[in-house]
Amino acid sequence: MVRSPTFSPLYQQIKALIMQSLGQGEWKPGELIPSEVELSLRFGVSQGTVRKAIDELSNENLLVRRQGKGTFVATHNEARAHFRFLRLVPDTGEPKYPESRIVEFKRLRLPADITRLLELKAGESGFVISRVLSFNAKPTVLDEIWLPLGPFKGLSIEQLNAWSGPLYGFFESTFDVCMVSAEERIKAVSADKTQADLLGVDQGFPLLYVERLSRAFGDKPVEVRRGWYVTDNFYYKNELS
Amino acid sequence: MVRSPTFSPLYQQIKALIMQSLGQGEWKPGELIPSEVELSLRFGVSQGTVRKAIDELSNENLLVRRQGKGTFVATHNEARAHFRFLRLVPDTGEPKYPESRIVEFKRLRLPADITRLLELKAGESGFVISRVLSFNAKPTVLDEIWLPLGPFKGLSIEQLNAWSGPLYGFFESTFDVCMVSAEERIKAVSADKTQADLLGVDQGFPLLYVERLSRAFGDKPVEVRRGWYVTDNFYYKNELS
DNA sequence: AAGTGGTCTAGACCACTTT
DNA sequence: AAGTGGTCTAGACCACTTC
Repeated sequence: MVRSPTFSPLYQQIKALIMQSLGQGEWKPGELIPSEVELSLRFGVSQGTVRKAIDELSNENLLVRRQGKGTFVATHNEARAHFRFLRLVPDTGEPKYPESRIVEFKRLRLPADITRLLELKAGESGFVISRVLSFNAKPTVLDEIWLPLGPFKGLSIEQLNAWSGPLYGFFESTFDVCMVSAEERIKAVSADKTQADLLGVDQGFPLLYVERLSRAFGDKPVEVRRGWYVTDNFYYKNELS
Repeated sequence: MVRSPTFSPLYQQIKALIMQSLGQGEWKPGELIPSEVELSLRFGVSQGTVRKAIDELSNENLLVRRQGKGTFVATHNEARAHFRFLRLVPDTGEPKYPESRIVEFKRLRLPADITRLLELKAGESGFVISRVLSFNAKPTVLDEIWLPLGPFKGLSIEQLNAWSGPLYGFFESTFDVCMVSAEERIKAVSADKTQADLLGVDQGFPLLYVERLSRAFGDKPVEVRRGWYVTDNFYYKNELS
């Protein structure tokens, strides 16, 4: 009922409040959030206004509505989320989740291009993970994953090896870092010697190069990922509208 | 007020009716459609129900709302639509619309893979257009555009050469074919001799290969496009959420 | 001033899930 | 039966555009 001094619509303010609660961990991934009626009482607005806020958060994949049950915080540890950030599809047959093999794990001072993307000060420390993803034992993706130290304090290679499933599910369960959106920049490149060896192709083989900047709640950038994809039997799928 | 026998929500039925009017050309791209109040009277439902139908169509980029003015049919002949289906962005600097040069135009019997994608009978006729897109006189994209004969009857190379701007705008103005969605399959490949010559790169140079199936109203497939992109100074941009 | 889309409310009823 | 999200309505007022 009360108009805020910012003049943004009420439902946007409610949306911001809900996002704040999500970011502060009041409701964790996979959990049930309060019902629309409860939230409308808590915020002192009508149910319809809460509804519109939740509608948008649901469209942005932050929340998931289930009729009769309630509204849940989205999680990467669910079958339905497994292909949200993995757009690689086999030319024939169904999408399948790959196996992961960690090639390298290091703590180090991050290079300048990474700190710039992650909005850190030059020279700050972090981690880099190299891994190979394989479909049916066929190496297909070489990933280089750059992380800032802060949110991932205590990350170890033992943890990584013990985890099977989406890395974003691991980040969410272990570090309360929930990936919410990402921007990808895609190019075609030639495989260098190292890449060719790890992926089992010839040097110079054309690879799909995918550079991703991922963001957590509050649009905070928390991961830079560089992927090299072998696309003779797979393709990157994108829907336009 | 009246429940249809299909049991789909009212606003979905209204949405379908509006899409039907769009598909039949009752309202053309760029035109103003009737106001929400008018539509609610016409369909015998409340304004809120019409509103929800238009909300979805607006999210799907079929309609554009403008406060105080009304709701308009989306068009490709507008600056805001120019980069909806062109995701190529320069590494540095602002997106810019390319110049197009037609390399080849032919009427022919379509190959089997094209007729299958376009859901035509084997051996049906159509057109193929080859063109090169250049940014600041630098050839960057080689496109091969396959069209069915039916919707594009009368298409000629003179028309194509006379048109500057997005091809989808031309299709919309000249043939009432409005592209509404598309699915892209992206790979990395090596340039063959022909492609290398047209794009001014060496044979074997890595190219981004983009195969697109575009659909008009009613999800009717009406174009297959194969593009080879030079990505040493450009990237394909994609947002995930 | 009149017309448009945008927001907000209150209340009714439906469909689904759980108890 | 009770609680949840999903749909639909009717009416009020706001913000923007045009006349």
